[in-house]
Parts: sequence; C-alpha cells; structure tokens
Amino acid sequence: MAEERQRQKILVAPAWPYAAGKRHLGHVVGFAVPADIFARYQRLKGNDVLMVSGTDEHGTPVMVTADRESVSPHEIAERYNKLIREDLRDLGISYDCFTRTTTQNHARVTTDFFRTLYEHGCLIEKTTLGAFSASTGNTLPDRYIEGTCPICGYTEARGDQCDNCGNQLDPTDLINPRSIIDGSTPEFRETKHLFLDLPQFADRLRPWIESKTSWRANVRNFSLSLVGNLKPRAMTRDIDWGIPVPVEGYPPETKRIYVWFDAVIGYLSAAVEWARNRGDAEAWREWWQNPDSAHAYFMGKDNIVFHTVIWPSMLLGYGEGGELGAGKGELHLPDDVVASEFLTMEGKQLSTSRAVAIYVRDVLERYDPDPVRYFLTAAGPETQDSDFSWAEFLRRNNDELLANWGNLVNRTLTNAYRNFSEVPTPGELTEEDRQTLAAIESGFGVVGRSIAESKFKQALAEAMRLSSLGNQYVDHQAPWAVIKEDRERAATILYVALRVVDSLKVLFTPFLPFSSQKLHELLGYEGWLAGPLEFREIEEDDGEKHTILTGDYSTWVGRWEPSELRAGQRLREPEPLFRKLDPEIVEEELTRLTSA
RNA sequence: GGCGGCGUAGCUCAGUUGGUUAGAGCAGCGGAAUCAUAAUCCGCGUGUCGCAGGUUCGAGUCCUGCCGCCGCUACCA
Repeated sequence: MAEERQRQKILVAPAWPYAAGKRHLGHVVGFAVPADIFARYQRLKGNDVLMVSGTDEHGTPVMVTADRESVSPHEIAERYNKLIREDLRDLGISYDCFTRTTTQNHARVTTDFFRTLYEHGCLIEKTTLGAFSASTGNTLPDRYIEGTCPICGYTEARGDQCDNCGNQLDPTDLINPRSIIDGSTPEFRETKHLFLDLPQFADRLRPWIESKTSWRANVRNFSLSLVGNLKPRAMTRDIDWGIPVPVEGYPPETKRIYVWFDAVIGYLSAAVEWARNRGDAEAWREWWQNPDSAHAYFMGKDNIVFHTVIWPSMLLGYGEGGELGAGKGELHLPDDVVASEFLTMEGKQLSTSRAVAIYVRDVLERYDPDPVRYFLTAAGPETQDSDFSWAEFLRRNNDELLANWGNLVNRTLTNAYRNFSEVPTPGELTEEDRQTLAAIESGFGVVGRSIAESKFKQALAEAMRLSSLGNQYVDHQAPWAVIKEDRERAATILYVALRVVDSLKVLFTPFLPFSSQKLHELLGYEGWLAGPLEFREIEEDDGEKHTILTGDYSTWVGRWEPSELRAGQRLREPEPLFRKLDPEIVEEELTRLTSA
C-alpha cells in the first residue's frame, strides 16, 4: 500500500482550467475537488506533495473571445486567470503553485521540450489542407466551421461531424461552409505543420497502459482503444497567439505551438517554477526525475487522450532531455490518471452557451465552500454522469452534512463546554467506550485507503457512517442524563465523544478543510490544520510579474492519526459548523438560473 | 456510423473475480429521547434488479437480441 511508504514524493496534477471564461461546477468537480482531497490526504499522511497547475491561456478560444470583445488575447487571459484563481482559493484547492501558461518560465520549458522532441525525430513535418478565417487569417478549427452536410443535407453540420446524421466529416466536405465566428466563408489552403509522431510510441504506450489495472475502467478502456489507432497529430497552428515554434520556417507571425502541447507541459514547468520560487531551483527533479515518486492526474473525461497518450508520448520522446532534463534521468510517466464523468445541471448537460451553468463564483458568494465540496464529492460524477440540483444540494447540506456530522460536533461540544469548559478527565473506560473509539480509529485505514485509490465517494460515505456511529454512542450514553447522578461517568462519556469528534475532524479534513479547521479551534487547539491559501506575486527575469496561488503547508499541524486529545485542554465557546439552508433557496436559485 | 456506459426500493445511488433470504442514504410510517441548528436514536422495505432469450447446479453479476437514456469519437481547453 502506498501509505506504508515513508515521505514519498507525490505529484498531484489537476488539469489546467482554460482562461476563456468563468468556471462552473462541472469543471471543478473534475479536476479541482478530487485533486485537493487527494493532496490534503497525502500531506496529512506525511508525504511530500507537490500540487501544481495553472490557467491555460493560449489557443483559439481565447483569441475568439478577445476578438469578440475587441481586446487583446492577453487581456482575456489576464481577466480569467484572476477570476479562476480566486474561485480556486475560495474553494480551498491547496495548490503548491497555481500559475499560468503565459509566464517566461513556461515558454522556456515548452521551447526546450519542443526543440528536444524535434531533435529526437518525434516531430515530423507534413503539409495539410487547413481552413482559415478570411477575415482574420487565423486557423479555423473544424468545430468553428458550419455548413450543409453533404450526406443528409442538414444545414448546421459542423466541420468535424454532423450532429444530425452523426457522420464524421472533413470541413472541406461541407457545402456552403461558413465560420461560426463571423459567418465569413473560410479559405482552404495548404499549410505545413509539425506533427507529433504518435505511432512510434504505440509499442511502448500499449503495455504501459495495459499494466495500469488500477485505473478507472473509463480511462483504461478508452486509452487502449486509442493506442490501437494512432496517427500523427499536429502540434503547431496557424495562429499568432501562443508560444513561438523554435524551428526554422515557422515564423511567430503566422505559426505557434498548439495550445494542448504547451498546456500539458505545464505540469512540468509549474514544478520548475515552484522550485525556483522557493530558492531551490533543482528541487523539481525529486518529483520529475525520480522513479520512486508517484504522479496522479485529475481531470474530466474529455481530457483523457491528452493525459494517457499525448503527454506520455511527449515524455517518452523527451527522454533525459533537453536543456532542462540535462541527462539527469527520464521524466516520470503518469502513475494514475483519474478522470471523472460529467455533471449535469437540473438534468441538463452543462453548457455555457445555453446558459445552463452554475458558476463557482456565484455559488461561493451565497454558500460556504465545504457544503459545496461535500456535495461535489458525495454526489459527484465519479464513475458515471451525475446531476446537480438545488433541491439535492439543500438536502445533502441539511439532512446529511449538518444533521449527522454537524450535529454530532455541536451536541458534543455544547455538552462538554457547558459542564466542564475543558476536555474532561476520563475515569475508566467501559467496553462500549473502547469499542466506539476503536471503530472510529479504524477509519484512518479504511477512509485513507479509499482516498489513495481515488474512491472519494466511498471514502466520504465511510467517514459519514462513522459520524453516525458517534451519534449512536452519544444517544446511547445520554451524558445529559448521566451528569445529574454521576459527574465522573459523564466526564468519561464526554471525553470519549470528544475524542471521536477529534478523530473524525481529521478524517473529514481532506473533504471539508474549512469546517475541520474551525472545529480544530473549538476543541482548543492552536495552529493550522488546514490553513489559508494565499496569493503571491512572482517577478521573473524579464521583469514581468504574475500572481500564483500557493500556501505554506509545511506549517500545518495535522496528522492522519487517531486523536490523542489531552484532558484539561480549554474548549472554546461552541458555534455551529454549518448553516442550515432555508428550503426557499431552491426556488430562488431556479429562478436565478432561468432568468440568467 | 464506430466505441463505451447506463437503465436496481418513491428519490439518489452501492452492489468485488456469478453463490446462502438483493443493500445504503433520503423521503414515508410507528416509537424513544429532548444534550444538540426539531438536528438525534430504535423499528418497519415481498423492489418483474429495462424487456426477451441463452450459458450454468446457481446470474442483478457472463453471452445474444431488443427497447430507452447518455457520453466519447482525438486537427474544440
């Protein structure tokens, strides 16, 4: 088991949110929340976690958004980088370094990577027929072209596929093609690009994926079907927003590196940045050039191909480097690739364009982060699509989170505080006392294993079951009645109950960091169990500044171990961990949704 | 079209490699308790496990067909 090893280097790699819009719940449920649960657990276990990511800011959609608003792509990226990193901070996603792809460092690493792959013969030049916008001269991706389907005559078929008859198309097949951006007729002309030669990696990818029997079935099966039919894939684009191509004949005015190529390199470049920021520029190698480290990636299922085929191929092709690699070891391949399914919204697929979306920002303005994290984990699309509805959100908050866990905490603390105002000194423990404590303590193994295996729903359900066990114990022992006759026995009961709560606090920390921190304080502890995240401004060699989301996790005090609550510790005046939500919010939110 | 998934109690879902009387949470009904944000605890579930066949001593759990829903289909992040 992974948790038996001491202080393992663990890279947690959540997918990079794209900076062309606000992020909705369907985005964060896939990459942010699961990755954070995993990272927080691994830190509590004592492992050396490095969680890196950032906003993905290149590519056509950013350009299109910028054109639409008549601003520069940089401005769009700037706006959404800020918005997204605030979303993630407020959700408590504990990145060691959440940066962005428009940094000098990232460009440097990407350039080295591209050049090295080119020199290693992994990037091959091919000429294809590409579609260009007649108005801007930029590449027009297939899905940005619409026209009449030559097969069924549907007039709104897209360049890649006809939504009516389902046939796959080539944009040149379309009758009366037009750009969905401005309606202009696209021009088709020959253009040369550098293609990542995926077929040359097939023999290494297949056994590698086959060996990953612990991957979720959706990831493994899909990946295996992909490697059976690999074709070279273009890694450059006719566009002027992106990282320049470090190869002769690819001028930056017209050609840039494909956004996905540089986005996945972000996992590496952000680690390099993290190391530099902390003044130990070589530190990233302990994660990336260390065969004993463990790398876990988190994303929505639409990102699987990039993480199980393209990025591994790039890593294999890069070998030991490269300027950056410097012959100090091969770059580590993904160990786990955790892809979640999709979250629907009140039964409908999330869609920004059809205004079927609940934005993270809007939710956090009205609700606390932990109930949101709770819902997204307990009802998340871990193995199949699942639905978000406000009625369910209300129920999960009021009838589960608050009624079970919140209530156990509140009744225990209230009883203890009112009667003793400190952690009471226990007398001799009864059989039931010991059994209760043992049952709760077994959770450290059970819940921990589930988290390590990325079975977050199962892990959270087990923690909730133990909380319920705590309620049963308190009910059965009825300290509020016992105290009238036997103060010492009441002291013992409350001591046991407090220990239960204290242990559960740790078990819930990966899922509910904010309320666990609050409980930590109410129990009379000092220090951060799960502290605040912070923004830090970074200045690079070129004088440009950017802001990263980070935190000082080395000072956090939690341990993934049963409570050793000290008798006599002063308790703070209890207050509820969670707010009860008024059923009226359901109607309010639905109204808000339809009027948006 | 191809690939994959789903369809289990009123609702949301669990159900390892096929094996005793199919489970949980919520809702509902009855009771207890009243420390706690009326939050808790105990008791109560005969559901054609989508439909029809098949393999097997035995299938929710494997195979085939059908019906319904959904996703993916890489040159859109």
